[in-house]
Amino acid sequence: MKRPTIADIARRAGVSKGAVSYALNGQPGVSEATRKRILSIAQEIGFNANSAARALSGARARAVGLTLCRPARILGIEPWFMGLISGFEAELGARSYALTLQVVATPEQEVEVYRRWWGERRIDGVIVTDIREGDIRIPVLQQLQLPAVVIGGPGDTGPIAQIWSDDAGAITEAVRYLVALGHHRIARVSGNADLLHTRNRTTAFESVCASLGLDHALTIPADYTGEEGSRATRRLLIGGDRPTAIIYDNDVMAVAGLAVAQEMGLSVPGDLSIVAWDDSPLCSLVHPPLTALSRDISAYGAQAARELLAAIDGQKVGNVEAGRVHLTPRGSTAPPRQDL
Amino acid sequence: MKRPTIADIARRAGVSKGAVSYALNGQPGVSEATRKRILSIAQEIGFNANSAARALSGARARAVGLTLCRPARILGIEPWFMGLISGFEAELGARSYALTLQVVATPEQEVEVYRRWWGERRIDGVIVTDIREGDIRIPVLQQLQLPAVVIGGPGDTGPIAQIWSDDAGAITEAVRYLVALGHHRIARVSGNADLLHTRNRTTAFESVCASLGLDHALTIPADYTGEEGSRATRRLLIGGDRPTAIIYDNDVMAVAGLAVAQEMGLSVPGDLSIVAWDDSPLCSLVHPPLTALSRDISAYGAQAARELLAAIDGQKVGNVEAGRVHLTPRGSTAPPRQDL
DNA sequence: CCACATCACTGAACCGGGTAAGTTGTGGAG
DNA sequence: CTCCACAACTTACCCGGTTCAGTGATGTGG
Repeated sequence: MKRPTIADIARRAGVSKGAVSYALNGQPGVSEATRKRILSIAQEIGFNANSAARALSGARARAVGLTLCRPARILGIEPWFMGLISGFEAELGARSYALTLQVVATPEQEVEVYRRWWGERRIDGVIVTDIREGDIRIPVLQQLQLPAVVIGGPGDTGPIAQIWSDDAGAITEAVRYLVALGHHRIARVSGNADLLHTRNRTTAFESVCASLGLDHALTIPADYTGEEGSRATRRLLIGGDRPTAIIYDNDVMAVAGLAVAQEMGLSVPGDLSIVAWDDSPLCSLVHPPLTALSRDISAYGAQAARELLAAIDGQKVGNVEAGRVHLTPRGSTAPPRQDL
Repeated sequence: MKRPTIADIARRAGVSKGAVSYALNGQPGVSEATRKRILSIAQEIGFNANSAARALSGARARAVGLTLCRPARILGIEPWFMGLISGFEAELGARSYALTLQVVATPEQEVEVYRRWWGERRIDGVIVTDIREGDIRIPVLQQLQLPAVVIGGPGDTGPIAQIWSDDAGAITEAVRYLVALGHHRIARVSGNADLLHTRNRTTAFESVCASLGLDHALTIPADYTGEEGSRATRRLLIGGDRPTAIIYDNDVMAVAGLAVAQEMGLSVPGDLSIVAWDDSPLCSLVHPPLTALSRDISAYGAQAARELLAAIDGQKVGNVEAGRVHLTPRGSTAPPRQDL
């Protein structure tokens, strides 16, 4: 069953290939009557333009790329990426762009994938996540002149578009809230320390704690996995001067922390308050449900996709702040018990 | 910065385009010396064959498609899909096939996407998940002659390759284990009732319970989300003759069930044993860690990708059983208390 | 009534690889 | 010395859209 081409349409309509191309693309150069006839034939025989042929002449692949550089076991459980992907899709689907995905192990591999994709003209642009201080991908993207949008930051990405959320404001809000509840000893379990947004959060956390006169502003570095989250929590809760509240950099570590508290016989929120970053269904799933810093991840992804499509279209795009992060109080935070 | 083509290589090597093509593809027709020279020039200028041009002549897009038909909020939290995707990647990456993704809302939209992708020659085959009884996608795939692999089942997919895991055996093992611990009242909270593997599991569950003389083999239908998991669990635990053990069709609902038990003041595993399906990090994250029916999802995905690539290569592929599912006992299962 | 613009289209080149068919040049057999 | 086989190429066309430079027909203003 051969798939139909514009030549087939041209033959049936009794016109040339060129006329069919004009008609299908809404270009001037054909009469309304002919255009209608061509469109109805295309409809009838189920015509879809060969994307390869189109890309070959038009130089647009109508696809964007995304690499995921996290171990499989954390990718699976982190709602973040899938939320982001759904957001992309909403925009890309509407413009019938495809999303091409690749899971990689290292930033070096990501660079390789970018080079290959771009060299193959497989994609028109990429969405870059998990950026680091002095990320090796940035200069490569610039050198290749590959349209891109960086998610995360804010940080220095040169001329490359960037979209970020106000993590500093969010963590400030969370700390203020805990202090208002009466907490003095607040700790934080962070994600990978080399990621830019982790650094931004750490800096902001330390500065707000200092400004509020809290001297126990300890950040324990972890890596977003449940195991590390448990380990860090145990370390915090074993100590003599243990915190009465912990802020986690993602929901997975927060859930792990809750389990550790339960396992150690501490009640949440009685003995320990917990705040999760990135509100996902996971936070409402456990008992007690977790207070979280919420943002609309899907909308974040959609906005990133829009920026990227604009960049591909050659429009000037810059540094955009995504929708606000806000605190969603649930059952895992309360005033600390008096004797603590 | 124009991206290099074989014509550039040909010019620099002083040969024709044809010779370059033969050299790069390992075809006979060029001397070893020339081949080496051409390859080193290609290396030097960072040549990557334009995938569009290649697809246009060779008729292979070197990409496969995957549609995800679940609401975004469940996609994010379900480790299953990401596990599967990582598995695909392992195989696809090695053969430098790309994975193209689309999130859709309905099976009808999935069909549309298949038609478009195939019409556009954007992909060489698709991986089909979440099949239903009398799935509308199967006849369309056959009609389009689009190479495909169906994940899930076993069921009737006609000539289309299928890969499935022995869900019936797994649930039998879980029930036998619970009975051996002393449980008599075992319930199950299932995923979407219209999915084929849900039906297979339900049938197997009922049959093993009947054969072991358990008369309380109740399956409550849910939809894999935490909310439905909680709802179903509450319904089960409110009743007078409440079960002493519940088997959940996924990990998310199992975690939600655990939270409901805690919220109702029941101890797990003392008052209630819990078994989750699909062991993911989530199961080890909570307290107590959940006994689960484990399978290597990544390996499952990798095998599916291999089958699909074989089907694309025109090889005959059939009905394959994936690696075994096995029970991983953890802290959420124990003998029921004597008075229950 | 003619010059000129406009419309609706045709024909052909082009994108960048793949590949069948044709063309050299070389060496060995007869 | 000639003929032939074969390696090592070159040439030319194919894939299926896009696009630009024509072309003939029609309309229009002076």
